[in-house]
Amino acid sequence: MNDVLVVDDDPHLLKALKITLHAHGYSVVTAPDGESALRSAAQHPFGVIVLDLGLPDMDGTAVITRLRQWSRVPILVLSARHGSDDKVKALDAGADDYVTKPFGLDELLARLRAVQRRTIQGEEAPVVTTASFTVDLALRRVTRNGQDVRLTPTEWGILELLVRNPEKLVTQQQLLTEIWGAAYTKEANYLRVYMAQLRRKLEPEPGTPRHFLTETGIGYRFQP
Amino acid sequence: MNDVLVVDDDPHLLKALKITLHAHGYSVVTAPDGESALRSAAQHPFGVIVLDLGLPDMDGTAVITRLRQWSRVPILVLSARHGSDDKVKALDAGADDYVTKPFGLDELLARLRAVQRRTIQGEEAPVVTTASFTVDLALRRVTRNGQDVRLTPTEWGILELLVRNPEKLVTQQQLLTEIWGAAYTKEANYLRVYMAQLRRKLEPEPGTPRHFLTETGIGYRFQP
DNA sequence: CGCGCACGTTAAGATGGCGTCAAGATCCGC
DNA sequence: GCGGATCTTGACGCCATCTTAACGTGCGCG
Repeated sequence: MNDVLVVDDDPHLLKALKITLHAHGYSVVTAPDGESALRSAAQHPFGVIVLDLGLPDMDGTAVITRLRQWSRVPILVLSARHGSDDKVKALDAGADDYVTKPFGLDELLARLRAVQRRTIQGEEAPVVTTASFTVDLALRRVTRNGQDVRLTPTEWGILELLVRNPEKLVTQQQLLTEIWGAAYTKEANYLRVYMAQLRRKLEPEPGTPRHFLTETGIGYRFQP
Repeated sequence: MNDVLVVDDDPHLLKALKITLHAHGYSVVTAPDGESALRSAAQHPFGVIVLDLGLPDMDGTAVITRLRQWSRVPILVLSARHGSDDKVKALDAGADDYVTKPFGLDELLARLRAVQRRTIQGEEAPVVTTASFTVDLALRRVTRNGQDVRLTPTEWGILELLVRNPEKLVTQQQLLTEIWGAAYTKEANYLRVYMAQLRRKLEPEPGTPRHFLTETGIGYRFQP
């Protein structure tokens, strides 16, 4: 879990952080705005997310709120502002810690370690088991009858979002915006195709699903 | 919050109500017209407001509208007229319930308690339970005798609106505009069809409903 | 006493969403 | 640049849901 997602609209800072973090053993992915950050986070599990509050497309706290709907990944917030208002808002939304720009790299690295240490301890095993398959969210692996099941990235995204909200009705809008982005809210077609594939790979009887239930006109529900 | 503001232009009724309510543990403030009522409400927080629609200086619904611009205090309306027109207007403006003059004190006291109970509970209750079914607003799920109940999107919309306002009289207009849109305020037919379906799915005896009560000519009320 | 209005109930037709399949288009690793 | 995996797109039949209309009932009012 040394994968870090860095979200900032300043390409120079992005590049500098990428180099520095890489030198300290982190594997770094970057995103320039909130949309792509959310998409990246949905498609790949990160050990920590470094998030600048001043993004071009959406408010930083909105990104945190959306992330927290399905993920508990530690979030370290960057902000240029000194006022404590947005700091409080970000922490309320679910951020774990806060660094004010300009910051020393030592401080950033220290807080990164602290944030990860804190969450590793308190974390329970993110493994979900049903009658017919098992999902290991940390290892990003699905097994069925002892066999690994191959899933495409998109299939993973959908499965992960549903499994992280067990029994909860996830709307088509939520799925489409989290996986494909806000511009795809009309493409309910995609969902039908991928839900069919997920069921074919995971359900004992794809024709009469037990774990991936359809709520017509609204969305889908995962039943462990 | 046992403070009550009673607004009426009849000094005898005012005095009688003051004595009766005081005897039942309420602390009563009175106002003879709309202006002074609004002033009182602004200066002192009341647990509930009892408002006569027939005031000398302004229309009762205007008082409700002005109050609702800044306060969510429960409002219980008194009306001398039998015509349901003004009642509907008052409820649409944001009143919580109404009592028709002449009324029994028992009824008034019962409705006062109900109106207050409603707002105390309604703060945050993602799960609402009745004798015959349970609604989980967060999971978007209804269970009855441990079994899931399948609801269509429209059925859920109506149920949610009613359940989020327990014991409150919700007008047909409110339901129609909220679920179908402002252009459908004439289609009271829809409500009858869907209320029948909700009762068939959720009431123990659909013929004599216990939880979804009809107020003829006005709207519906959810009784937990 | 009878008339009309509002409500409850039912059923049938219209509508639109869903599951399914397969053929391109596109991406990615080698 | 090539080949395979993955994603996008469109078409089709089926079914849940919505819409609409008709009929029976109870109640208030003239």
